[in-house]
Parts: sequence; C-alpha cells; structure tokens
Amino acid sequence: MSSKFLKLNPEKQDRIVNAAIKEFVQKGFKNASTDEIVKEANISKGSLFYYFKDKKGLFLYLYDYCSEIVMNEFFAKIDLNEHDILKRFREMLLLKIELIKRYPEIFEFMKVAYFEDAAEVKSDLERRNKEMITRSYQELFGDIDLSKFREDIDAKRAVNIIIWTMEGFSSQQQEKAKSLSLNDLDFDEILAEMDHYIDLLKKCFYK
Amino acid sequence: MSSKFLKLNPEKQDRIVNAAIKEFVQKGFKNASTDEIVKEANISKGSLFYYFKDKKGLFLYLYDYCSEIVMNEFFAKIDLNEHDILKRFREMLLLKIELIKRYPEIFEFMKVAYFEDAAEVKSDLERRNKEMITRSYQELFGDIDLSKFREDIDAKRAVNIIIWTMEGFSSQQQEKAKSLSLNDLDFDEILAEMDHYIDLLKKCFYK
Amino acid sequence: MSSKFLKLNPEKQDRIVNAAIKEFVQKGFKNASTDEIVKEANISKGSLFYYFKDKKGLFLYLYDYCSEIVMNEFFAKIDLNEHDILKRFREMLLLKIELIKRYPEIFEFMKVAYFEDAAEVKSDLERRNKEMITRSYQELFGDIDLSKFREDIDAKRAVNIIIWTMEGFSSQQQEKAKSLSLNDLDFDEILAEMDHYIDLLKKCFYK
Amino acid sequence: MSSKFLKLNPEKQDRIVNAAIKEFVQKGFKNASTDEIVKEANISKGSLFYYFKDKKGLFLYLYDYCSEIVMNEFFAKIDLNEHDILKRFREMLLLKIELIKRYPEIFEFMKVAYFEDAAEVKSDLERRNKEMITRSYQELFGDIDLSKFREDIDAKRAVNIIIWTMEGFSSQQQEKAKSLSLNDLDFDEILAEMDHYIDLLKKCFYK
DNA sequence: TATGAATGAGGATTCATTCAT
DNA sequence: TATGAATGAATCCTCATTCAT
Repeated sequence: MSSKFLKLNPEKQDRIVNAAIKEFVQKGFKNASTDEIVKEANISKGSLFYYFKDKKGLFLYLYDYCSEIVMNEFFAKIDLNEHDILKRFREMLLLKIELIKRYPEIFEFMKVAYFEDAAEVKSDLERRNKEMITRSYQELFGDIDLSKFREDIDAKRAVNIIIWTMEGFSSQQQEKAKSLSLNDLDFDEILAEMDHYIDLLKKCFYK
Repeated sequence: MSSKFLKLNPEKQDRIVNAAIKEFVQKGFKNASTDEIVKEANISKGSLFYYFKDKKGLFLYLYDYCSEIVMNEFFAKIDLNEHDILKRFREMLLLKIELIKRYPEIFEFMKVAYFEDAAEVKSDLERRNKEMITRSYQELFGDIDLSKFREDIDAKRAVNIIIWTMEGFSSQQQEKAKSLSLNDLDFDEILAEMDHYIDLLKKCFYK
Repeated sequence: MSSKFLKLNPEKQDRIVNAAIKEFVQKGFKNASTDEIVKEANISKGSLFYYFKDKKGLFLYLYDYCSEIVMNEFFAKIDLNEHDILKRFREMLLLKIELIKRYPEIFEFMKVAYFEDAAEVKSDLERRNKEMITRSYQELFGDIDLSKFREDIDAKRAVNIIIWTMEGFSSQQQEKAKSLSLNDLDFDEILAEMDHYIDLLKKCFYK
Repeated sequence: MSSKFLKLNPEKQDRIVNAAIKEFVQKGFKNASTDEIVKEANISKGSLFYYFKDKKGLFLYLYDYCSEIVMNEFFAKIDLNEHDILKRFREMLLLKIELIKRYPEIFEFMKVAYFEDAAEVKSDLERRNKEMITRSYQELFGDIDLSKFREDIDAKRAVNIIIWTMEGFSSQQQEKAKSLSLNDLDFDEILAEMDHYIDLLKKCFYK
C-alpha cells in the first residue's frame, strides 16, 4: 500500500500529511485538489502518486493515520479500572483536550471523514467508522458500574443521557472555539464548566 | 434570484426540487450532477441555469425552501404557551415525526447541508445555519419555566442536558432507521421510548 | 451510444471521422491522441466526449462505420449467382479497387484495427473481427462450384490456395502502392496482372 | 548502443530479454510497461535505462536480437543446393517448426513488431522489415529451378502462388494454434496437411 | 421561455526518463 | 555499475456553464 510513503524521512511525511489533511478538511474528498496538496507539500505531482495509489488511497491512509493517533492518545490512555462513568467522562475530556492541543487538525479530519458523501470512499469509510464506533462504545461504556445510579431510574438510559451530554458539551465547545485560535482557548474554564455538569449529573442520577 | 423558477407551474417546480434534493442527498454538493438532476426532473439543461444562476444558487434555494417548510411545519406549530420544557420536548418529537412522515427527504437534505464541506457553499451555509440555530434556540428555549427545576441544580445547565438528550435520542433513532424503509418504522415504539427518557429527566431534574 | 454524433451535420461528422481515422492509422489506439483529433477536426475537447463515451467508444464507432461501408460497397455488391470462384475472385478485386479509390483510409484503418494490441479494445475487436471473418468466408466461399476443379486434386485445398493467392496478391499490391499516391496507381495494370494469375490458376486447377 | 548491455553476464541478459519480449508481445510497444519489465527481470529501473538508451532502443535491440536468431536458426540452415521450390518449401516448414519449438516467443515478437503502429518505432521498423524481406526473398527464392514448371504457365507467377500458399498456410495454422498450448500442437498432422498442398501444387504446376 | 449542443478549464493519473547516492 | 526515488509533461476525461436558435 503506502509502504513507499513510509520510507520517506519524517519531515517530508509530515509536510504531505499536513498538506493533505488541510485540503481535505477545507474542501472534502471530491473537491480537494491533488494539485493543491502537492503545491502545499512542495513535492511533484508524480511523487504523490508514487507514494499512494490514488487520491482515495491517500485519503484512507490519512484516516488510518488519524485513527491510530486517536487510539494511542485517547483510547489507550483511558484508565479502565475506573468504573464510575462520570469520573471516566471527566478523564476523557482531559485526554481530548490534550489531543486537540497536540493534533488540532486531526479532529477536524475525522469529522469530515465521518460525514463524507463521496461515493468513492463512502463504503470504505462506513466500514471503518462502524467498526471503530462499536469497538469504542463497547470498550468505553461496557464496564460501567451501574450500582451507583439511583434505584428508581433506569441506569442504561441514564448512561445514554450522560453520553449525549458529553457529546453535546463537546460540540458546543467546538462550536464556540471555531472563531478562536488554539491559543485563545481557556481550557481551565472549559474544564470548570464541565465539572458543573458532572456535579449536576451526579447529584441527580447517583444514589 | 430564483424569481424565474417561482413563475413555473407548481408541478414542474416540484419535479425539479425533488430531483435536486434527491441528487444532493445521495452525492453531496460537489459530486451531485446537474445532468442527473435535469434528467430526473425531465427538463433541459439550459432551463436549470435559466431558473437558477448556478449550481450553488440551486443548492441554496433548496436550503431556504427546506428551511421554510421546517419553519412552517415545525417551529410555527409549537405551542409557545407550554413552558414546561419536557412537555414541549415531547411535542417537538411528535411534530418531527409528522414532518418526517410527510417530507422524508427534507430532513436528509438539511443534514447533508449541515455537514457540507464544499468550499463554494460552506460559508453561505454556515451563516444561515448559525442564524437558524440561534434563532430557533432563542425561540424554543428562551421562555422555559425554570421554576420547575430542583433548586439545588443550575436550571440552565439542566436545560442544556435535556436539549442534548433530545438531539442524541433523535440521532440514535435516525441511525437505527437508516437501514429501514419509512413504512417499517414503528413510531409508537419510538414515542414510548422517549417517554421513558422524559420520565427519567422529570424525576431527576424537577422538584 | 453515438446517437449524439449522428445528429451532427454530415460535414462535421466527416471532419471528425477523418481526423480520428488518420490519427488511429498513424499511431494505433493507445498512442493516438484525442488532443490531436480534436485539433485536426476543429472541435473542442468536450465535444468529442459529448459525442462519444470515451476514446474506446470512438474507436469502435469507427470500426463499425468502416465495417458497414465495406459491407455495402463490397460484400453486398458481389454477385452471388456467380459460382465460379475465379470469376468471383476477379469481381472482388474490381470491387476492392473501387472501394480503395473511394475510401482510401478505410482499408488502412481496418488493418490497424485487425492488429491492434491495446488491451482496452482487443477483446471487443476480436469478437467483431471473428464474426465478420466467419460470416464473410461463409458467404464468399461457401457456395463455390467445386465441380469445375480437376478430379485428381482436392478441391477444398485448391480453393484455399486461390484464396491465399488473392490475399497475397492484394498485400503485394498494397505494399507496392505504399510509396505512391492514389493518383499514381495504375489500376488497369494491376487488373491485367491479376488476370494472368487467374488464367494460370484456371489452366492448372480447372478441368 | 547496447554495448553496456552486452557486457552483462548471459543469464542476466536472458532475464531481461525474456521479460521485455514477453511484455512487448502481450501489450505492444506503447502499452508495454518498463516497470513490468524490470519487475519481471528483477533488475532496477535505473539499470534498464543504463543498458539501453530508451524504450525504443530496447525494442529495436530485441528486434535485432530476434532477427539474428531467425537468421541463424532459419535462413542459415536452409539447404541452398536444393533448387526445387516445393522441396525447399517443405524444408522451411520443418525449420520453422523447429524454431517455434525452441523459441516460441520470438515468432510472436516478430509478428508484433511487423504490425507495430507506434509512431516512435514505425519508421525504424519499416526500414529493417523491408530490408529483411527483400534480402530473404532474394536469398530464398532467387535461385529457384524454374525449369521444373509446366511450360505453358509463367513460372515467376507460379512461384509467387507457392509463396503465398506457404504464408497463408502458416497463418492458418497459427490462427488455429492460438488457443492451444505449444504442447498440444500436433506437428506431424500439420506436416501431413502441408504435404497435401505440396502434392497438389506439384501435380498442377510441375511438368 | 426552452433547448441541448458546444465549450474549455480543471482534475486525476500515468510513465518514460533522470539523477543523486 | 546499480539503485529506486523523484519528476512533470502528457493523457484521458468531466462537468458546470454558455449561447445560438
């Protein structure tokens, strides 16, 4: 596959990956121009297709590249001994913030990939996405300690509400962050705000 | 504008709107083919560009067209005298179900439009989306009766959790519905499930 | 298929057909440049692909176009009541000369098509070639009066020798003609030479 | 030149020659891939272009290489003391069969080269082809004993008919052989069939 | 108004050839 | 000598948009 690409020196790999992610994020798969990518990465047209079979191959390579970072920097670091969903929830936010600080483009790319319509990559992506989602849901929320929840409510549904709250909170923050540069973000404030939600949920859902 | 389009007889307008929505939903903005649209709508290529300035103009027209239906069939019908967010929440689901039954493609189109990456329409859509969202949030959740909430929790944040629950629940159902045809959907079951969430939230968040 | 092409006015059709045949004859399928064809035909790049699906579609159209001319101007005109193979043989040469005079490029194109290696068209051509050859052999040599041949020789093999002689004679003449322009060809001389062969074969093979 | 190539050890030369012939036979000049050739020959891309100036140089080298084999294994072995064309004719077929058994690809390559359309090599090949053909015709048929022929026919023309018969017979057999593997060919049967033609021609053309 | 033929800039991809090592 | 990464001109093809009728 992309074995040729992996032999390049890391600096060059980075230039290409960054240029390609940027272009795909801005324009989506179909609209992204390989001309633009090679110009930005400062390589020749031929090289891109020497490293990757075609545009689709490049796109899927980037998806796998990003997935792996997310796996290593996010999923692998979660403390699976913590079975309190709200505590895990908090930890996940911390990890996510760390991830965004270090790899800001990667989240954008994963989002674009998730909603990509282009027929050429849709089926490949759907397979990978589905796999990733089921795997991660299982891993992240399969071992929750349900005994913590009030006994007069359905714990499963409460868990769902917590997950949706986490998702909603995240996209709310991302929406707010859109107009700001990374440096202008006040992560402490975000964390503090999140703690309010956690407290609220604990107070209402837990025994 | 699309004033020329609006002079057409409604049946023809419908054919064009439906053909275009179908194509955009299936393939996204960039990938959608005007050839396909005119073929499906049974009009000539020239006509399409006589009615609409360009592909982008058509897309944005459809967005406005769908927005208006959503406004009329959804927002306008909400009983603003009901200030209990959970009751309103339930009503909204009923209206949404009604809307999906009558205009199944419109929801799809709005979703596609929301995640469209194509540079040509991205900024225009973002402006309209933001506008619509802030307006509707204001309208839908600006007059909530916060006195119903327990006094030891922050009502604003509780409202947010309810909103995110509603959103999460909706997309969960849509995800499930993906493989099913409209006829196979059991709306009563969905409603019953939703009622469980409403009860749960009432029990936990209300006095 | 090429219905769009067939709606063009004949003069334009001719320009395109001639330009394309010329290019394919000179360079073969793969090496032929669609740029060159549109330049020579004085049409735009887009038009060529509006008329024909792709390069292969154009090539196969030309093949069918040439086949039909050969069918009408050659096969259809052969007098099937003449069962003497040598007389028919002579008639075929006359028709062939007539055909070359009127459509000089067509023979060249059919030869190029016959020996085309390019994988993209090879199988399509082989099917058509095989069909044409078996059909024409059947038609041309299926009803020969074998009673004219000496009884001490195998008539079937004698027929084959005659066919090969005809083929060999034709390619010999074509080889000679390569350096000459059409106007410089002395068809009467060719015919006279052929008559010598016919006499010889009659003298040797017939009773 | 290809002097650099000739310094290689024979085993390597063979690998390259065989790989290149195979590729050119399968795909023709233009369509043949130098990548495929170096992969099959197990040499580096750079080497190929170190040994040969360019693709055309490689192709023409192969042509000369094959020509020489044909010269040594075919023309050089013909018994020039045999002036009876039909006997020589028979001997040629035996030699040809021997040649095909030992170098099956070479015949294919010569045929492909003969009908190659690619502009880059066409003129070079035509020169060599013409040279070879005239030389060989001269050598093979220049010293025929014409006194054997019946006096009431033109011997020169009879010789041509015999040559064309031989050519036609050969291509008929090759056409039949196309779908068969070399091992499945029954050379004895071919020879027997050929003898029928020789007898027939002798009976009809000789005194 | 309506048509559909015509356009051409732009896009992805190929591949013989070069060249630094 | 040998390598294989790098190149970029050339190629086929697409498709929104225009325009003469």
